[in-house]
Amino acid sequence: MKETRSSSIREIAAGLGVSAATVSNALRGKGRVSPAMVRQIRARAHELGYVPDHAARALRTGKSNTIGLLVPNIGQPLFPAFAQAVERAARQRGLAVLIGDSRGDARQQDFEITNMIARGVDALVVIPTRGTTIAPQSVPVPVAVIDSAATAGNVAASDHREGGRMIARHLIDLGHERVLLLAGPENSLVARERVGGMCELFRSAGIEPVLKHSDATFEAGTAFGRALDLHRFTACAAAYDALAVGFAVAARERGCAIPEDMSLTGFDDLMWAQIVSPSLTTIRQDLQAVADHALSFVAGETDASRIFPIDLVVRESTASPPAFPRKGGRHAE
Amino acid sequence: MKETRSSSIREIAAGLGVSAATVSNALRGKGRVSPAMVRQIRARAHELGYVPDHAARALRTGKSNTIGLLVPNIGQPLFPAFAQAVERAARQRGLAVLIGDSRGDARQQDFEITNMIARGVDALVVIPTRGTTIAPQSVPVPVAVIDSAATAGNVAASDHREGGRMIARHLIDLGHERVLLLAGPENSLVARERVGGMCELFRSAGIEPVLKHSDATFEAGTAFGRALDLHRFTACAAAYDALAVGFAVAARERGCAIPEDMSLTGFDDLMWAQIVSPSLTTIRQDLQAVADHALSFVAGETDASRIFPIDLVVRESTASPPAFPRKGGRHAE
DNA sequence: CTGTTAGCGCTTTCAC
DNA sequence: GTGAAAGCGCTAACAG
Repeated sequence: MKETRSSSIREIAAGLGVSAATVSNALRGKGRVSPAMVRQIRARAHELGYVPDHAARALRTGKSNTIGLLVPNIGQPLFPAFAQAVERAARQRGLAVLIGDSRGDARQQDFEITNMIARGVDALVVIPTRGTTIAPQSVPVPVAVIDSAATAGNVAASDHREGGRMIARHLIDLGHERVLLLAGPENSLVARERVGGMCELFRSAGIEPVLKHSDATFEAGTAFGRALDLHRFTACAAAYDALAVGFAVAARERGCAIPEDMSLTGFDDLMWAQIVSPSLTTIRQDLQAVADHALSFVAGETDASRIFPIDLVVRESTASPPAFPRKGGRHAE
Repeated sequence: MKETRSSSIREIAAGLGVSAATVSNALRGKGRVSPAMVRQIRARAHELGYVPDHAARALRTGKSNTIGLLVPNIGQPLFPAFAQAVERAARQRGLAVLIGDSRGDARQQDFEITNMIARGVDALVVIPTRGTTIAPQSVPVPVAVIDSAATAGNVAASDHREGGRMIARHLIDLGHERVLLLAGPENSLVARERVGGMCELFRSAGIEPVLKHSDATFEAGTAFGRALDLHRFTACAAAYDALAVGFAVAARERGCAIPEDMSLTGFDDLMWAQIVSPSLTTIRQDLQAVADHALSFVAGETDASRIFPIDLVVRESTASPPAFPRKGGRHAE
């Protein structure tokens, strides 16, 4: 088996007594070939199961119709959804996707970029590993960086800062004044935007949240939930759903009821947010829009950089604090 | 910008007054080139930032050092973990991964296969969309099919049937006799193995589980949890974590306590299983082992087909049924 | 309308 | 040890 060595353009040409160039033209509808000939050629090609050789075409034209997608860590729950969105956007344009995983390592990220360039990708879509930036000038193909509005050279991103504001506003409206902020990694630009947006509003409401930095993981959230004095806060706002969910699990272990004793918010709207009990109030991004724009950029259809709006999804994990007086006034403890 | 048109082998050759062939040999450590020359060439190549042109090499050698990975649906929670495992195994062998998503559609799957072949992948790793099979003979490159032991041409898989048995044994040992089995899609070979393993043991214990088929989704699980008469069962075994978790959410809504009123098991050990409350007793597969073997197969290092053992992970969602008499005897309702 | 020619950048005999 | 030559399969000019 495995003998279907696909036939070449020359084979078709020979069989029909025409030249390779004519076959090439006919097959791609370029050049000027008589309709009759085109039909004949197409038929014969189909019959021989002809499939154009990608490498040869790439070598000749310098285009591979392939893009590289570099994610920080495919294992983390948000990126697969994103990869899917990119894949979909790419397919629409007839592009294949070479996937690379930086594994949270800047050197690995550089290596992957070089590697993908060497493999002839026409463009790159990269979500930078946190703490790194990409210099598009240093890369010989178009690069769409997807990170945060604050990132230099960013091409597409969700409005993380506004998302942060929405969360804060929601919590403030509910009456929370003592808030714990699980801020995620200190060197992540996305986290910084999210947290920045939250702090902005909290402070303008006279609230100074307590910031805790960590990895954006379930485990880190659990650790905080176990270690912190939960009575000090009426709300916990996490910069990532994973943190929030981890925190929720630990809080429950300690008999802290959400949202009765403490409100909790996440960020990303992973499937996790719906699964956990109580379901999580969080922020949802439009990944497909971001991916579409990134592809549209690398395909040269636009050279604009865009920030996409984001939605607040209110679920069961947020409520007014325990003894919150419905209207005006203060109350001690 | 973007002018780093990487230099060719000829450029290096010209600069050093040697031939292209010598440069090629030197760079790859093949042929016989004097050590001194090798050093010179390497140095110059590095200095020029030379990167071999992948398309040219692929055209010449017929090998692209790229494999295609085809998954049924990247959006589903298990596949990203799997993709990561494959990516890792591929990288170890210097292979890049072209990713494709069949989106649950057999035609899309065929299209992707053809497409990947055309793109010159050296091999394919495919997890067939349910209800489909892959005929390796019809594909001109090595294909590692990852599905179930029962699939013709399967190359690597977890022992789903044994996993099913482990679940059933666990439930039987706990004393359950009235069990609901959320069996997943009827045409999925993997689901069939899992369910087959369970039924085998249940029946040999004189228990006839009630089977319900559906998609392997959270939503389907929720629907069952809402629609079924929960009092009829003391345990629910799901063929997928997603089903189990969906079921748990709906059961909780209806005031059914897990595991007090009903035990629940899943299959896959998604992160979900740890997040949900109570945490889910489930089966964990060794995805990395499966991926490694698949790569080892397509790389020609082995031609064996292997089935990998699977683990039972006991968590909080399973317990003895409500009024289970610890030793012997029966009891009326 | 169709054919001829000339490579894309690399590897691989084979001769020197 | 090193070089010359011959393509891999395709496409882009240009000529007929």
